[in-house]
Amino acid sequence: MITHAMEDYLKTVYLLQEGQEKVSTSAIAQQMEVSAASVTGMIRKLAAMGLLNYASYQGVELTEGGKKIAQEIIRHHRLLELYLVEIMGFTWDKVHDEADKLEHVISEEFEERMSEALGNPTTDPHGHAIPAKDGVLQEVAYATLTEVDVGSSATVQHVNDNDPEMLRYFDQLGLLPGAVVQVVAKEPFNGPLRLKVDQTEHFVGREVTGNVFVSPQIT
Amino acid sequence: MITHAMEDYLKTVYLLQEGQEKVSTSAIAQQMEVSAASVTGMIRKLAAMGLLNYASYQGVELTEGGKKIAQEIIRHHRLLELYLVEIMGFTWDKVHDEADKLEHVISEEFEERMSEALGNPTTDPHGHAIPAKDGVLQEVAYATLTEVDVGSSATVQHVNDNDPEMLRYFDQLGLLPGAVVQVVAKEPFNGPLRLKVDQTEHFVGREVTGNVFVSPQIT
DNA sequence: TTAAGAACTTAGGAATGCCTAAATCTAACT
DNA sequence: AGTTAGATTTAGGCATTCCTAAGTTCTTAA
Repeated sequence: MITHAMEDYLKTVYLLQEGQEKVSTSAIAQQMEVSAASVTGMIRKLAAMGLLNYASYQGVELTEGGKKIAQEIIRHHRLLELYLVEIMGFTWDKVHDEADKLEHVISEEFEERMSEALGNPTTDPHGHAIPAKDGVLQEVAYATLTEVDVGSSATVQHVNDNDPEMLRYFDQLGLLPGAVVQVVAKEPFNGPLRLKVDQTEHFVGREVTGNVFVSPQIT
Repeated sequence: MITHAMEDYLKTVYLLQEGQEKVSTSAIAQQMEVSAASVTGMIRKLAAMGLLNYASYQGVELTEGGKKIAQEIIRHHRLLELYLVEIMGFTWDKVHDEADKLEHVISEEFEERMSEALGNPTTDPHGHAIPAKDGVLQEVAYATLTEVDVGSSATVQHVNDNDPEMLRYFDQLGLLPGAVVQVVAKEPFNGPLRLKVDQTEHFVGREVTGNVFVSPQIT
């Protein structure tokens, strides 16, 4: 039997796995705010179930079976986020926590009815791709806004959704998926970036810009 | 901290308490499909938290605090059932199980947005009253259809919602909340009732009619 | 190449929530 | 009052999922 906790681990490994091959125990522990010892314990259980491959000290990799479950949960999460915003009228800063709880609990039918009500969407409110039913999620590894060269413009592709306060700040700045940003300047010593969004300039710290993922603007 | 299991116990005690003063351990165990020993263990914990009053072998009674939590969960459950039917297009036989899972997980905001979307309703799809926010639920103890005198008519007030198959049967018979039924005859030896619903006659077993609660028809 | 430090695992333990089996209590009938 | 059937509680266990502390392995840099 697969528990909610197991689903959470699989989801976390899946999302951390993007870009890398293997995911380390400590990366999982940090992401889930759990001790490394707890991660080791759970990983061994999931490996015994054939949901991931694991060799001591070598990191972890999902099997096809594990990926499938992770994708299912991520699909639930992102459909829920969009449903909460579009249909129920939630603001986008509140939907992450709600979706984290609901994602483990809804039925297949609930998932389907949400998807239909939303016109089978492909992107959630924060710009993340929604995996198709039984489909593969191929998330592109975008650069963060911090890495954009001074003078260049970029299009916001997605933003991290785990901090409600930061999401409200994004909203205020206009840093929404699809928005075009120009990096006017970067202050030294990890100072703020001077950004131009929608004709307005803002000075934004790097902790914030590191959570905004962009593609180079096609000029 | 109040867990999902505790919420389930409080809800069960609340619903069993209607009509009676005290609720027995075995009644709770039977309703929840759990051993009596487990019930005793949980009851002691809930009593220690001040959510119910309990003396060994004497049965159980919710305190005001316990009632409040139970009502909150029941409000969640019934709003969810109605939301699933009215807004998401579920059939009424499927919503009970879905609501049982979701009721422990949704936020206050989710509850409020559902209520608003439904126009602050007072009755769920099976005819049960939805407790008002922080309001008391006063469920009237209706008679079952089995108890109606031959020749009399009655109005369906609510039906039990735990058996999907029976709900589909109710649907087929037209035994929905609000419907008027006439008991044309009762076959002896716990035989079926001959019912007239919407001009059509049906022979319906007592296991079914015992799950339909009615008020006398005002003639 | 080795020794420190980081990363990881093992061991032992706590809380939750369920179980079965055994003991105890209540109530009802002789 | 004594017996007994049924209801209830106690005792002991198991699975889950987390923790801290201690030990092991890996990495890296002198």
